[in-house]
Amino acid sequence: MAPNNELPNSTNFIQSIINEDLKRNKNDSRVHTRFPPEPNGYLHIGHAKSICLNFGLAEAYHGLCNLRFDDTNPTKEEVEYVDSIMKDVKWLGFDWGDRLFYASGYFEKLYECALDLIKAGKAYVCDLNAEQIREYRGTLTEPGKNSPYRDRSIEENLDLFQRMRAGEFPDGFRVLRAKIDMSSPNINMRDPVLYRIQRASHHRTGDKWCIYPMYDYAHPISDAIEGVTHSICTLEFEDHRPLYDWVVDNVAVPCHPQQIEFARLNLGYTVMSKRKLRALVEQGIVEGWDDPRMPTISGLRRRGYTPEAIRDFCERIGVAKSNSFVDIAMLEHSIREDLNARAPRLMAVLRPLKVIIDNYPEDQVEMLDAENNAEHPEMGSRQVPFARVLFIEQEDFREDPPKKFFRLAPGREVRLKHAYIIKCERVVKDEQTGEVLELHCTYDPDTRSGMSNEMRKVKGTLHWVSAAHAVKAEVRLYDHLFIKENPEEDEDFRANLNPGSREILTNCLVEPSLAEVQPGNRYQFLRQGYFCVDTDTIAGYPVFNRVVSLKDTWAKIQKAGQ
RNA sequence: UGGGGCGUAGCCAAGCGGUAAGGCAACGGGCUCUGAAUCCGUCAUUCGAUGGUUCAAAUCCAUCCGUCCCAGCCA
Repeated sequence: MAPNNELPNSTNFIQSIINEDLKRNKNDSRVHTRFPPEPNGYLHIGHAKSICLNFGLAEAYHGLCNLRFDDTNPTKEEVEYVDSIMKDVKWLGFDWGDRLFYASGYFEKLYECALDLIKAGKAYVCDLNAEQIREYRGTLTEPGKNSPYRDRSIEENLDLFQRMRAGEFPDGFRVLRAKIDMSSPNINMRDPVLYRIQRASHHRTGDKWCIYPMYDYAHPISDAIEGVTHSICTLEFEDHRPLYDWVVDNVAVPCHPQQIEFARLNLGYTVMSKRKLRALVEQGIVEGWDDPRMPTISGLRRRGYTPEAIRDFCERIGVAKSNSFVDIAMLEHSIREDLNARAPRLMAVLRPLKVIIDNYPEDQVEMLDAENNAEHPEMGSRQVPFARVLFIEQEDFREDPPKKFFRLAPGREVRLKHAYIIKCERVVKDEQTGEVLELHCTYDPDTRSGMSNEMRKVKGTLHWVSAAHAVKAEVRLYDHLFIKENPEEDEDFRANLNPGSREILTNCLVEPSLAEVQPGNRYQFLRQGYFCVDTDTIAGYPVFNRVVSLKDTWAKIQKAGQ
């Protein structure tokens, strides 16, 4: 372990605690954490916060972090989820080494500890049914009362508990409870249930067990067995800490981990509960756990987010105990910053408008050199064909340009990126609808990009593609899944779904260098945003997901003008 | 109403008795063959409120207010 003078500066309250522990040589100066997901759904960005915290702490202190599946409730857990969780943790860039564990791997040990508790007179088998247990528990303001079965003899408890395991009783017929204090102001201490009878086959232990331990019992023991020093969980478990400590103190385990609670992540314009995310998937509101609109790790991955951006985001938001509601702009900033540095720039026209350069020779094609990223010359360049018939973006032309609009308009000039300055001479419209069909322009041959004698300045630069060379593509534009920053403030969060959360454009035209792309490739489409090649791509028909748009000052100006 | 947390800018968040870091957002300006990026600048006389202790309080004490969590045989 690093000597005291090499401790990382504490950037949050958990590091402060660890630094103190290390100064006092607690836990032999080890730092050992764990990430303990329940395999009952896919991981989301909130889990990423926890993963970065737990694995990050272990890294910072040269300690270890385990991956442990908290699989004590077979009715909700599936292997599909454990597989996806491992994939996501790895993808985020973390490594649990040979420390992959399952709470179910401790079932036998957990059972033995329960026997010990019974023998010590600290646990008993209770015959009350669920409803009666609730009644006996009392309320928030009134103490509970002792179960009539609380004072059974140790022998009887032992016999009954063994027979629970042996399958002699039906589901829910009896439970094992800790004998603590029915009048405790902390409801978790009012003789909590430790084991329930549940005939359900478990994804790892099959039908070996018909009794399963509860979280409050299994979790502390699992931590202790693994030598975890700092057991980090979310705020809602703060009330459970006395019980966590009670279990560890009353059972034979090698150490006493310290539970520390932090605030879970809430993000604007999305939901973060597994229950709600599952509802979106199961009700077909989104197309799966990896729908690019989902805040799941798999959704973000498909959308085009990078692990680096997600980790950066988790670092920026910090770790504290106050319930926070993070601005989605923060996440978007992290991915923009990452992709800005690494994505090649290309041209793609999403909503094409035909442009004919009247003074450009019919059959001429020029191959223009275009750098892939002006700020990173090492990323090289490619050739882009220029010809008489082109397409530009519909929104880059306005017949009646508003103030401050410095794109194309009748009589105006703009620069075509990597090419020439053109001037709009004539507009061809549909006589019936008034729709603009095509633009006739002229180009100035002396203004080709890179010409050293070229000194003319125009205010606007547009992206474009050559009609004869462009590749047809599909582009999926995504927006927030919900229209409200906090969709959960209403009874049914689904009422706040954003109907425009996905727009699919099938008539896009991209430059020829994008003909051959691999799913997962990320690009910046000039002036539009960052895009990632989707897995739906087929040969000759690339499909792109918009990861995030570029910041758009013009859109802001227009909005302000309204 | 019992218990446990939390209140520092629009949003995160440092601060740990010596006079309010940083990031996001926003706003103004420079630069620009991406209205992007980048650069420069602005953005809390005050830390939920009120009292108290102190030479000195966001930091200590008291009271109050607000807000979140807990009454699964879920995690």
